[in-house]
Amino acid sequence: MKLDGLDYRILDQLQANGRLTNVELSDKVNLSPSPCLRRVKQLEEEGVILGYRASLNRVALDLGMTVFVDLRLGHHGDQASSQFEASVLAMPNVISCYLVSGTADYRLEVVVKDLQHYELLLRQIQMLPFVKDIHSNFVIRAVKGESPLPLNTPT
Amino acid sequence: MKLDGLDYRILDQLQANGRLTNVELSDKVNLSPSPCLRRVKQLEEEGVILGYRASLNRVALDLGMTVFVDLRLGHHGDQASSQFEASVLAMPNVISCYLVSGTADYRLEVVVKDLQHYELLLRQIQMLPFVKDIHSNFVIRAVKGESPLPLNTPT
DNA sequence: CAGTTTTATGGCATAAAATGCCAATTGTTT
DNA sequence: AAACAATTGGCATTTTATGCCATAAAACTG
Repeated sequence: MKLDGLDYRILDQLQANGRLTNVELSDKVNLSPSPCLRRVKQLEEEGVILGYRASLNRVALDLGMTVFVDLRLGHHGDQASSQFEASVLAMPNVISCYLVSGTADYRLEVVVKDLQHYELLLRQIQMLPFVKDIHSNFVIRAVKGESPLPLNTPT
Repeated sequence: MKLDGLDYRILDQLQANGRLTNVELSDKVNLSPSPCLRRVKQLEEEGVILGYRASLNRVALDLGMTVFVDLRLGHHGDQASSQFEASVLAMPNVISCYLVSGTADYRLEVVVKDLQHYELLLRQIQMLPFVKDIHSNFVIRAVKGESPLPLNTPT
């Protein structure tokens, strides 16, 4: 799909505030409400906009500790991978999991209330099949987080 | 702030779909629209809900490559840190930056179009003052990403 | 435990927004 | 320049948001 400057402005605004009304949005991007709504709907249908979500205060929800967990798998077969990945998908406190290059195989981002809870979760991770070489990095402070994607405005 | 089961249900729904209308939301959590809206407003005012954002398709926006960049600072003074952090805040392709424990000092998450663009960005990072020991980990695949926070439903 | 106060809820009326439709404008092509 | 295609803006209708008030539920007090 080809996006023009208006689309980028719309995406910028919705990244900053996903609950703008269409009237507000159309005003911010200098377009009348009708075509603005049409463009948003199309961006959603084309899959450029994947969805909308509330971003929540982790501390308020007793999830103030973030840990990056790097690990490797003992076996590198399809079976080991998919079994491990399925397990990780089922763990709600693991909020992201990437297959990465480098010394580790997987990098998980984990949120917990505190060290005590992290210990429990770490034990669960250790017990997953094929898991080896776990290394934890604790987040001391978020310098920058949940930033919007940089949109290379063309037109 | 004390949250009850209704609040958690509301947060759950808004994490899954931040653009639910209040009518839809109130229906999903079994509450009439008036008190539902009041609760949402209060959650926003109290800072439990930090905001709403559209989540976008990185590939569609030419940002299909994600890289974790670990690095250390040569000097560990206040000045070195704040200068580095300010630089990082000004780089749009760095979408998150954490101060972490372990061998690295900082962990950046960077989005770019491809390796060519990454090389350019890496050079920028290398030239930042005090930066040492840069290590890049490329994301091969996202097993799980942008997951909602796990809400420990009480009541 | 009854009475009182506080807090939250549900319904209603009004204001605002979303949505679909159509004419008009813009810009493209030949 | 004419014809065609795509996009826009305005309007009417439906849906939603919002503020207000009476009622119900919960908490507190003596």
